[in-house]
Amino acid sequence: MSSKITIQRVAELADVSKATVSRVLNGYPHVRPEVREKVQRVISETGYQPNNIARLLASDRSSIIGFVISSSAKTVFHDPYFPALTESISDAAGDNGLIMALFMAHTDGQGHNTVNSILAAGLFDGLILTADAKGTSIFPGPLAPDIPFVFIGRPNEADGINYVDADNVQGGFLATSHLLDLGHRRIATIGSNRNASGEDRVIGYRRALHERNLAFDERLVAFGDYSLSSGYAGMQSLLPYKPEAVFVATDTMALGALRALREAGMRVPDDIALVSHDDLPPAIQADPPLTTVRQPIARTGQLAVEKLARIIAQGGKIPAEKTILPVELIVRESCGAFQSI
Amino acid sequence: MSSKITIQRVAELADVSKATVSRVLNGYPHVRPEVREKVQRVISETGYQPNNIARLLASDRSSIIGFVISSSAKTVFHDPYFPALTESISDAAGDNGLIMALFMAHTDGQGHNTVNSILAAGLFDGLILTADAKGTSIFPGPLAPDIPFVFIGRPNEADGINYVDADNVQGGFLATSHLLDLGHRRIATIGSNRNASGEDRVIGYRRALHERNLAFDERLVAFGDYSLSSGYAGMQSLLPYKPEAVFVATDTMALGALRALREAGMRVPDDIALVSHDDLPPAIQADPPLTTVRQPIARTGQLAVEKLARIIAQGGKIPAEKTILPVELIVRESCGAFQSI
DNA sequence: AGAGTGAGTGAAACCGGTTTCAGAAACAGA
DNA sequence: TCTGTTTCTGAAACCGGTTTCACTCACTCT
Repeated sequence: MSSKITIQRVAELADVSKATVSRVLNGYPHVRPEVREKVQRVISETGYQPNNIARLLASDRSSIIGFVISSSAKTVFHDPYFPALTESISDAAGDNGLIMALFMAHTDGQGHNTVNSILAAGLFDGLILTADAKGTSIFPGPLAPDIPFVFIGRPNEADGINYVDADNVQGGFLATSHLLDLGHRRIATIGSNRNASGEDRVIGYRRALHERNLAFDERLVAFGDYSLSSGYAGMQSLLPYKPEAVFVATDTMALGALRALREAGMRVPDDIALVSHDDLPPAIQADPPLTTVRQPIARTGQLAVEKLARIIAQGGKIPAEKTILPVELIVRESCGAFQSI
Repeated sequence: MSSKITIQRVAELADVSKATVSRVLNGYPHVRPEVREKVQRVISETGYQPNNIARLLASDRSSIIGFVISSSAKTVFHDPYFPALTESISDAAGDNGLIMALFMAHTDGQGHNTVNSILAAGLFDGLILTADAKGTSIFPGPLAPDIPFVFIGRPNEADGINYVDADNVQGGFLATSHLLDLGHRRIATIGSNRNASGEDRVIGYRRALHERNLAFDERLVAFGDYSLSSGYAGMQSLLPYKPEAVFVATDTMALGALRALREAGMRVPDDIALVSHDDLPPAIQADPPLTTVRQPIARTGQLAVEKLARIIAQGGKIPAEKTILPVELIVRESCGAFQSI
């Protein structure tokens, strides 16, 4: 009932026009102090809440940003990465006076439309998109040409678009170099060829080997899909080649690798050293706790939101820039360095 | 550019009125087949997408349902429960022609308003709310008196409101009975007094003991907050009382308990049997794999959406009903029964 | 005193749809 | 043939705001 109050009613009660109420509502100038005060009194007395839908239709701005997770639904939430990212974006949005709404884009035909229709609605002031599977592209381009958006993670065609990403190459490099520093030479890796971050980490791995003039051995490279079971399978496929150490591209896959090693009767780090990537909760929970490369997820979400907020504020025209966040090696027990210090 | 097409433009191109286009759009009757077809042709040729905002303003329905996670943000995503639930709701919404938008309600003062303002916008056709921390209440009541909503999990005041929940009492009962069947008598539990589900599981635990005429020993009950570390601490506090077995109210806490046991030099299930609750991915990943009570999360989300869809369709007036979903004991290795079969 | 200037305000157009209403056309029944 | 329905359609009102525009009024500045 009480929610039925409209701007018109407020205007009548305050004995002014709708336009004036609107001015007060939006803090615009050119309203006499006493009038402004009277309107405000009526607003608080009536508990009037402006209807955001109407406001949006008329003014073309909501304060809602969409966070679109584009991975195929199956794998989305098996890795704690997305939950963590979601949380950070939601928080950051709040800090910037924005509201986050999360959508899952099932990249198969049907779901695609779902997201499109949301975008077409013009409901959002902006979008944060996750760049995930290779070949997938959920660019808002065709549907909502002018909606500001920021990618998290390097999209497939990164030219001229805004994104923020962790320094995955450096992550792979740090992890591998650490293993090299510990004296290992026969270092395997479980990466991913399904998305940019996985590829980048393998590039870092190769770079580290290259820097020490070590040959790259294809047989020591396995590819997973970031799931635990793919880590398990990857490790199994690697075992015949007797690696002394392994760099696994995500904590979750490392959990799988750990299991494969355990089943093979190999101890970590005594028989084989392991370093992973991400530093999500499983890394600490694992046995042994994982030496891993910490990815600044919270910061990533925060920067993406801030960048988006800036673009929105400036009316969309801002030169595209990429932000690459530094990563950090966290030494725990799985690499063997912990004891040897 | 191409998104600038309005219903007016479509009407002109098809040589009909806006009203007729609207009828075609919404599948209303009383349009001649050939006219309907012509309009549809223009729509697909132009790629016209109706503006949902305008549509919503005019018609009061959006096809968007809000999923509000009300837990304090800290703990929300540490447990894979919410991600799994989110996924199922998103899927189910899609199946019902609805779109899910997820919001995190930080139950502290500030965040509260955030959600309120969303609700006040009248953006949603309905809401799915998670009943979480005790004492928290994010009833849409005061803000949007007539918005349909369904709770997942038993809310604090459950009278007269719709909710769907797993049979947590039965879960605790099954788990504990299983341990009793295996011959254990000194059975501890790690529950939670922070939310209804945790309480219910402890009730089931007590009921199982009671059924066998076993005394309830308060010292064998610890309370956590569903986090891994609280499971760890809970187990540590229980150890001095030498339990033979333990029922842990969530897989995640069980992981913590496992760690505490390992550090104490106790083997599972040889020295102590363990059964947990939820059957989320960690249960299989754990070492040993956990015997646990499977909670039908996907089904929960699905039913909640369907119930909400029904309420929306019927204009909001439907007698409140609660749906309690059955749970199922999944026997793996942590209880010791696996080997003894 | 007369011309500018700028602040304050309301009427009305507008955003892009839906829905009501009334009229036209087609069809049935008497 | 004439009336009574029913089907189809468009004009216009409406949803609840924002924004443009024109106008009034007070206040400088020559």
